[in-house]
Amino acid sequence: MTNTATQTPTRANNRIGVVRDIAAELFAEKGFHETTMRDIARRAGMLPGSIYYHFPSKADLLAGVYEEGVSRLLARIDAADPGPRAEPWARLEAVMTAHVEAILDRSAYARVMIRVLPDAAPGAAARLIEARDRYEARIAEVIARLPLAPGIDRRLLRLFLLGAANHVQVWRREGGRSPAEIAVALVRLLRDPARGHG
Amino acid sequence: MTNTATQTPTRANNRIGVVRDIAAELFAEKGFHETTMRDIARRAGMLPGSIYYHFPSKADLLAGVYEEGVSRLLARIDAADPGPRAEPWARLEAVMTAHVEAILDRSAYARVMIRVLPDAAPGAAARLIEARDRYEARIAEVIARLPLAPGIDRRLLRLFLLGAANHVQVWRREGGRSPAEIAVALVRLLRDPARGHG
DNA sequence: ATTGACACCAAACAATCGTTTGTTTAATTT
DNA sequence: AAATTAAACAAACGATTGTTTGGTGTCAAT
Repeated sequence: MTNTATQTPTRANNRIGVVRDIAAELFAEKGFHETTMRDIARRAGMLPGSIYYHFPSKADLLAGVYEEGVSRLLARIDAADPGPRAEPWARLEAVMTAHVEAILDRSAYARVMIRVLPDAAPGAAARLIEARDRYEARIAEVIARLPLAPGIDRRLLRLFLLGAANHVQVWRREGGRSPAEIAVALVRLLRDPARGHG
Repeated sequence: MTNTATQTPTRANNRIGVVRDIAAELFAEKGFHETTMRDIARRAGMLPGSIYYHFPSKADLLAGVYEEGVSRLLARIDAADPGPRAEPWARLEAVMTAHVEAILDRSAYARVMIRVLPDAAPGAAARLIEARDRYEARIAEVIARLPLAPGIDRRLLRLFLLGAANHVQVWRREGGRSPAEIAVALVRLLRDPARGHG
């Protein structure tokens, strides 16, 4: 079995991944409009026009990054999720830890989804929103299992939770608390009363 | 005292306010890089070059909007704040209500501060960060008075709170919950345990 | 009446943007 | 070996960007 030719190493579709990776990094670092096709091409070692062989437009490139980002983020969530039979709050803690770790990662895909709003590229906004919803539904699934006090709106809880978690990307500095510590503190703040004896 | 000339109604510095208001609206709606000097000039009924009589650059215009935004936001917070002698949680509720109302307002100044990140305009980033810090210090002041359970990090609490509150701008739709309802729900989530009998 | 700052206009500047076009090289298929 | 296709290059396109330059009418003070 020394046959190495059967795994279809067609030269196709390898640089397209490189281009998308680089676009993800630059979109995450600088934003969509602040990143030019020339920036991406330069880092990929190719010419600006060559990108258009792989992606029909800059907006489509962003959509591709977004959708790949959701897939990767969901994969990380799935890997961290202890499953519906685990204790619900511990489950949320595990999932949120994976989330915070992902958006602070050097892998840029998750960061793009938080930094770049759908209206940055009107031509691809629908695809971006759909991808985002697909992810939020996964989080909603975990929140649905939480035993909550009556009157607590689970949708509001989800939006607050994601808002607080995603904001970490803005204020977190190297050398501070670890992503896991941050996530745990956040979940604990919701689970246990923050109020002391007043 | 019918002297109306002492209040220096020199015709100067009236359109500069209009230009800044319009810039605030467009920056809030579309973002910094997505807004052109021509967009602003058109809405102000003047020519692009004329803006440079009032502001030396686009980045400086953004800084002006930012700083005016902080001033207005602080004014609203001050007006809503019942003061340090009020019950601390009620105080936070009042202040956060004012905050959420401001960032959903048609007045665009507060919205710019949340939508446009300092690194959008490197030339003015220092001024933007300074303005933002000035505001966050005001919130920290209110949080400092809260009676909290031991082990709760007040800085983390502040960052989570602002992250969750600012995220409202992304998901809130017309006709949904009122800003006040949202703010109250958010504070209550921190003050009271969300957890039910599990 | 003259002056001088003020607040703009008119027109252009160089640079950069996303994108298109025609061509070329190298790998694969026939 | 010939034909085909994938994946790029090379070079430009028109449009738009932030900004500059020089002129102009208007108003307040002299």
